[in-house]
Amino acid sequence: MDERIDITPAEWRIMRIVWTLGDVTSSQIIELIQKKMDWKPATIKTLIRRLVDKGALKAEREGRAFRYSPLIDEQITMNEMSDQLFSSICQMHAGKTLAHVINQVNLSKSDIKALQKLLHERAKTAPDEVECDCLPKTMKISCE
Amino acid sequence: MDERIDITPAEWRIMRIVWTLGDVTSSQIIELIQKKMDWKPATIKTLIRRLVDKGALKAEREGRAFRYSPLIDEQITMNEMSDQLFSSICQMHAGKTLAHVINQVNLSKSDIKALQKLLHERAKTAPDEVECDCLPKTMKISCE
DNA sequence: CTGGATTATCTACAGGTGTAAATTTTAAAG
DNA sequence: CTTTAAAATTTACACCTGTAGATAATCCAG
Repeated sequence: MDERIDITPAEWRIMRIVWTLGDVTSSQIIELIQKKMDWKPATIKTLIRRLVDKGALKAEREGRAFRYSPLIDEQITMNEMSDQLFSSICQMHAGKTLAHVINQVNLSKSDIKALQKLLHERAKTAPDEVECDCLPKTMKISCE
Repeated sequence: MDERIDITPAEWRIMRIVWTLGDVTSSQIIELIQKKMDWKPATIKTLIRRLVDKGALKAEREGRAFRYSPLIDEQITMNEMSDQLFSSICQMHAGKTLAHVINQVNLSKSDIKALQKLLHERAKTAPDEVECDCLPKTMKISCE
């Protein structure tokens, strides 16, 4: 359907605020962002405009200002980002990388429970090993 | 120690080949890359040079050509990439995102076992829930 | 209605990235 | 040694990104 919207790191900052609040004006965004980032208002406006342009934000006029709200879903967008990452690395190393991530992020008890369930299910059909996919298939060799 | 080397998606393609083979000439890289990507030799040379410039590859003259090998570690680099991703998303959603990733990637039995062990350990001290960290702390609100 | 204040839009610009042609260097072959 | 094929280096260029000043539009207060 819609043409894969790419959110840059700086834009991501904006999106997080809009996703969290659901509905904001640029001055709110500016105020919140400036508590963490040393960005000038004009900078933030530019980012907002680019997000509107690329269809990530909806802008509805309200008085002299606009009210911005997300047009794309947060979880879906995050999933797409992570797909991009994991599809660009060697699949043989995905497991190790996931382990690293698990060590880094905060997880709640229920998050953990969900992941455990997934893995339990997955274990039933998992292969003994995953091959390196960094070279063209005609010359796949053992990697590392 | 070393100043955080950033590898772009196109460069990543090159790195995977060098990591896998350990030691290659540009013509080998060109040949392998061209089986998957429609890139001109000059393009690939540019990417290689940029990687050498930024300290990701070592180049040792050998006859009229160079022999390239990695100066940075694959797993470490992948870890850094994923840290970048997960530190830019809302930590409250990290668990869901991880679940998505687990569903997408190939995992071997031993990968799964390792992840299960990690999670098991983690469960002991995990909080009941993880808060949204998208807004400045002074005004943290429930997110979603 | 008129001037501020507020907000949005336009313009800018350097550095990064994908992509590659043109040119130079260099080793190997005759 | 000279030609030439292979490889490297230089130059190019458009688009993306981070960053922001300058300018214009608009609403509210007087």
